Amino acid sequence: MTTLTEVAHHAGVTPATVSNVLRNRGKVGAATRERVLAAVAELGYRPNLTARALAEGRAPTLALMVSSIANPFYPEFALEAERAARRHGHFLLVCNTDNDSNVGSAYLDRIAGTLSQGVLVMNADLHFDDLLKTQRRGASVVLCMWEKPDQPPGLPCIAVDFRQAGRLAAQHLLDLGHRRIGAIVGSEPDGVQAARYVGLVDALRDTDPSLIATLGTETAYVEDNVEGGYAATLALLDASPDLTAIFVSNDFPALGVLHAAADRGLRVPEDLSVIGITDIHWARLARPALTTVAVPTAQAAQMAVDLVLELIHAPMEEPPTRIAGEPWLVVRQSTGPVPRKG
Amino acid sequence: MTTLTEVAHHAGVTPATVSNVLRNRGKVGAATRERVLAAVAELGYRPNLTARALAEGRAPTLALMVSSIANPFYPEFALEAERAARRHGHFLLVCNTDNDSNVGSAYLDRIAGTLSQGVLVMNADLHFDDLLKTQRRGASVVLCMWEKPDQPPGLPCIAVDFRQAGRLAAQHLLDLGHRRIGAIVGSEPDGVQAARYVGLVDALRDTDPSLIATLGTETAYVEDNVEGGYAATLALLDASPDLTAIFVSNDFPALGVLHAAADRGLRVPEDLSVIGITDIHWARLARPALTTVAVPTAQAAQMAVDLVLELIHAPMEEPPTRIAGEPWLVVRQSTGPVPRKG
DNA sequence: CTGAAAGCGCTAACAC
DNA sequence: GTGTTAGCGCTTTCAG
Repeated sequence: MTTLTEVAHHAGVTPATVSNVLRNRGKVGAATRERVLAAVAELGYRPNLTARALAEGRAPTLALMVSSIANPFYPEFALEAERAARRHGHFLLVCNTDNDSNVGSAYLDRIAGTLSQGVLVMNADLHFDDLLKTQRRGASVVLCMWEKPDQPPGLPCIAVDFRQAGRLAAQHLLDLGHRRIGAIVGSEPDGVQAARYVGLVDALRDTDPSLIATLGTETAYVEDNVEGGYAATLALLDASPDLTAIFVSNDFPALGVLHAAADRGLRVPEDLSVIGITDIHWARLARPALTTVAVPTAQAAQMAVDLVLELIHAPMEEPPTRIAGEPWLVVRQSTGPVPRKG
Repeated sequence: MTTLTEVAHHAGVTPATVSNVLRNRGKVGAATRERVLAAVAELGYRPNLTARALAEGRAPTLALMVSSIANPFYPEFALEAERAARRHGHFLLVCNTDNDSNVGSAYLDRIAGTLSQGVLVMNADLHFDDLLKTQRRGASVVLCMWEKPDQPPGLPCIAVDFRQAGRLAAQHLLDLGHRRIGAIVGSEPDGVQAARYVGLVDALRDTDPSLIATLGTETAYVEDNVEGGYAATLALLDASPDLTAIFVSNDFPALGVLHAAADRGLRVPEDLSVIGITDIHWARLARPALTTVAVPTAQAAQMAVDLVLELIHAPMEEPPTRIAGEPWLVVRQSTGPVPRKG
């Protein structure tokens, strides 16, 4: 590992000058610059980022906390976050909490403030207290794809209007004539995906308030995965066989709905319409391709990286909430007009 | 940010002693240890990992280079790698090369040897030269899930016997009576997935060498994605309508095969059997659930992390090649007996 | 058992 | 323009 000092010797200058050349700081004569650059090339010198980080008091890394990178949505976000970080000369540390808040705390404890100045937080199982503590220790924390733009959590966040996403999804179903709509929510009633459900209620109320009456009994709160959607669909269909559409708060469980429908011998969308939210990659790969409400993931990732870097650079008094672009409907094959009464 | 020195003052000792307490090095009296620990707790001290890394000459991070974390296979590997790294007190830097070898080179240039001592390399678009150069600069490089255990690349690697995986997949088809087998390979003929195809040829030869004659014309080399598999299937079926099974070198394109079959009105497995290789998560979620040959991804990830850490600790003369466990057949719904003529 | 001191490789004032 | 001088916060001999 050749060091700055070695390069300096080789070029017959001092370390400071080499540093200046490499970072385009201060004034350096053209001739010396040449010599330094030549020495750098000849020795194959690469700056030691750890030493630089220590001297500068900040490391060029961002930490991304997710509950499990195996959940298909996270990689899509991580990909964009990594690109954005890379554009800014930063590296991305991926921290899986493995759905365990202790792991999350431990990560925050170890990384924040030293190895990484900025922390991007997805729905990882983290206690708010830990995040605030992390902040106090000097790290910049940004919540990513916060689901409630209207309820800033007191922490900087990039919000996405998932309530609006829910509204759009429901409206699409209503526009197709559906009135017997079941709902599957991939979280607890007060959990992260609750706002999406509120959007459904909004749309129902706008169209025909009486539709809300039975909704409660035709709503299932499940784990945010394929199995959750599958089981809930079977139960919903058993209880209310006349449902013509299912609103699913997330694409992943929506895949389970598709499977359940197939196993029940129901054709989608002829017998049953299904709509999800998020538009993860495989939504277009499902059979039938899933109609869904897309959400600005890439944009949110970029905004999150931008914000955390701004925060590192210049802390702000009020924790800012920024809203990523609006969700939009993506019509594919899993939704169709309400079946005619047979 | 409270520092070691502050803790030392607070406890009435010197930094060296605090360091000894925290790392259980040297001898420290029980009483002083108590006082130090108390000071640490009271001040909420956390060691600065950057400073430690600089002093120790190595950072607690591992870099994972992948072409795109969005490819569904990588997250599965990354998840396990992150867990293994975490167990060893290391962090995982995820480096997307975005299918661009320049990005890969740049990453290696910046990270290796300074921010991260160890580099795990998946099929990222990297030049071998860059890896060797990286190694020479003092980083430990490990190739992950190297596809040809019998051809060590001169770089440390964790190999998986994909040729055997190909053989198992083919044998399963042969056992079901299939003789008209098409093949779809997710790489160039000499590309990364070639060994899997060799496994197919092995099995064919063992069963009936004459089967190999037409194989060449019934093999498609495609991009390793759904679209690749889809298009290839259509072409293959057009050229050879009597195919009763398709061997696909990877699960991702196999999904495309399933779609193409459906669009052609072929039932899987009644009319056409399809088998993939890898057993990525969605293989079980496909409709019909994909029969495939599973590969020891989790084990490979762990072994890779172990190896790279060993290498960091004690460089070895001969680049070791270690073989992760054997692939195994996972029978699901996409394969069945050869259809009866007529 | 504990303290003093040097140094990891780089940056950043400030002198010359 | 370029060199000098201090550190950044921690680890690690080596004394005491």
